[in-house]
Order: sequence, then structure tokens, then C-alpha cells
Amino acid sequence: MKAAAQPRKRRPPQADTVAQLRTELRGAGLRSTGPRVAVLGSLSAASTPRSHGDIAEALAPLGYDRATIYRNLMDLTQAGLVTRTDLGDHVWRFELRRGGAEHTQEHPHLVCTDCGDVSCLPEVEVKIVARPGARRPAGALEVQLKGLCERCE
Amino acid sequence: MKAAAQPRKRRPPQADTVAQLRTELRGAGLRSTGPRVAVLGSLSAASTPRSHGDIAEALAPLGYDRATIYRNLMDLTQAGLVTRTDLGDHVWRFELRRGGAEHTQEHPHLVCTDCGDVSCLPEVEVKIVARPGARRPAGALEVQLKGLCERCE
DNA sequence: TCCGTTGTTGCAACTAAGTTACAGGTGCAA
DNA sequence: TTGCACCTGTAACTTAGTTGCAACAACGGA
Repeated sequence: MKAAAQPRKRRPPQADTVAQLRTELRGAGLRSTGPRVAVLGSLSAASTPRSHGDIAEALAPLGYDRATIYRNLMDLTQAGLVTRTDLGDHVWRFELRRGGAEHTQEHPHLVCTDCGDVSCLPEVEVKIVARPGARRPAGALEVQLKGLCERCE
Repeated sequence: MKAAAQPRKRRPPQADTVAQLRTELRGAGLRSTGPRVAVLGSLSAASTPRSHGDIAEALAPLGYDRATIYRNLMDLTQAGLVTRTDLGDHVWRFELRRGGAEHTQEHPHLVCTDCGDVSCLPEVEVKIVARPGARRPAGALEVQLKGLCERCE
């Protein structure tokens, strides 16, 4: 049996930035819908990559379905507004592409081997040096580190 | 319904190295059983990290169950003979610790963004440099790269 | 302002990898 | 050879990710 149709009007996260988010969505060729604005808003408010589960849980009180969140994350990824990475803990994580640059290639991500937290390391540079005669891996390299985060150290 | 009990005697992969593998297992405080020798043998024959699925598939003709393979991989990991990493493609991969050293900390692993293959980069050195005043992540850092492998380049 | 088209949503069900409980079999020290 | 703690096979479960489908809503054109 089908559940009764629910009203689709719900309050997005931060009313004052919604206009910007909507503009951003339309600029990327996507329709501006409630769940989509909420997902984008949630990502723009986050300072570290968020998993689908995180976002779905955070937006569940607004009544949005996890499949919807999932498809929106995919849409946003495909539209280039968001990047998707698996940081090695078996969970896809999504992060807003700030300033249009390839954020994840600008700095490495650190997965804490103790608490599992993921953090960005914008102030850490990773140099990849191939020994003489060896081949340096090609392509836009993305670097992920595993170690202890600041708290767990 | 239970399947009829199967004979437990099966031929491990390489008869000539079995004695070594059994010694290694016993040295780590584990019993030397058929599946365990097969798993260890399979890993020692591999040059790159193998997933649980890979190994289970490879050993399926010998009649070993995937749950058994899984538990043995865990046992070997816990015993320190094997390391377990998720290289960012949503699959746990296991690799023999050769020479007792922390293999995965000696060199980075490369996950090809095109074909998905995983390769070891023993000839590539990764330098992690924190900008002045910034914190360098602590702990035994493990480095994972994503880019194009030699074949896909 | 209204309407039709088409993209989007919510629901439900599915897949795949990983994990565990349990009963019975086996390795190995005594 | 024996006994027991450890190990195995089976089956079922968990979790994250993914998809089909019917109903709904955004938005451009009339």
C-alpha cells in the first residue's frame, strides 16, 4: 500500500543562503528542489567530506528519503559541484568543490586509524618522487593518508 | 539440511612451500590447517594486494568456504602475518608482510582510476611536508595514491 | 496565470561485500 | 591414542549502495 502523499514543502537548512544554492544548482543545469538544496547546503556547511549516511541521517528529520539523497549526491557529482571519494574506510564521501578547483587534488585527506575521522590537510604538501629510472604514476593524482588525527595523537 | 561431511584433505597450492607456510603459521601461534595454508600460499604467490573475493574465488575449487577464507584472513591479519587495507575501491585487500617489515609503510599503493587495478609502487617515495607552523599528521602513515597505472596511461 | 512536459521524489526491493552464530569436525599437546 | 580447544562449513544477517516505478512538482511556453 502507498503512504499518503506528504506535503513537499519543508524548511531547508539555512534560509539566507538558499538563494545562492538555488542559483548554483540552476547554473549546473539542475532543477532547484528542496532535497537538492538541502544536500548542497549540508555539504557547504561541512568542513570535511561527508558520507551518504551522514547526510541522509542529518536530513532525515526534514523527511527526505535516503534514495533521494543518494541520487542527488550522484547528480551533484556528475554536475561537477561535488566530488566523490572513498577515503579507505569503505564509505563513499562527498565534498563540495570550492571555487571550482579540484579540491581533493589540492591537499591530501587523512583518515584517522584510531577514531576513523576524516580530515582535510590543506597545509600539508605531498611530494611524489620516483627513484632514478622508475616511472612516476600519471594522471591527476589524489593522495590519501592513514595515520593519527590531531585528537588521537 | 546439512551437506554430507566432506573429506578435509585437499591439495594446497604449492606442495614444496607448504612446510614453510606451516612453520610460519605455527610460529605465529596459529594451527596449520588446509584452508589456512592455502590462504597464506595464495597471498605469498601474489605480487599485489588481493581482495577477500579474489582469494575466495581462487580457492573455491579446493572446496574452501568464503567465510572460512574470511576468518583466516582476519586471523592472519591479527597474527601480524598479513596486512589489511582498503585501497579506496570499497574492497578490503590483504597483502603478505614480507620480511616482517611494515610493507605498506615502505611504499605507496596506486589504485588506477581507469581500470581499477591496484599496484605497489616500491620505487616511488612520498614526502609529506607540512607548511611552516602546520602540524604534520602523526602515527605510522600509510599512503594511497589514485591515478593512472602504467597500462592505462 | 495556467498547463504540459520532463525531471525528481518516496517507497520498496534488490545486490554485493562483509560479518557472525552454531553445530560438528580436526590439529596437536599430553 | 585421546581429549579439548580451535577451526570449518553452512546459513543467515548487516550495512552501504543501487534501481524500478508510479506519483509529484519545477519551470518554460501559451
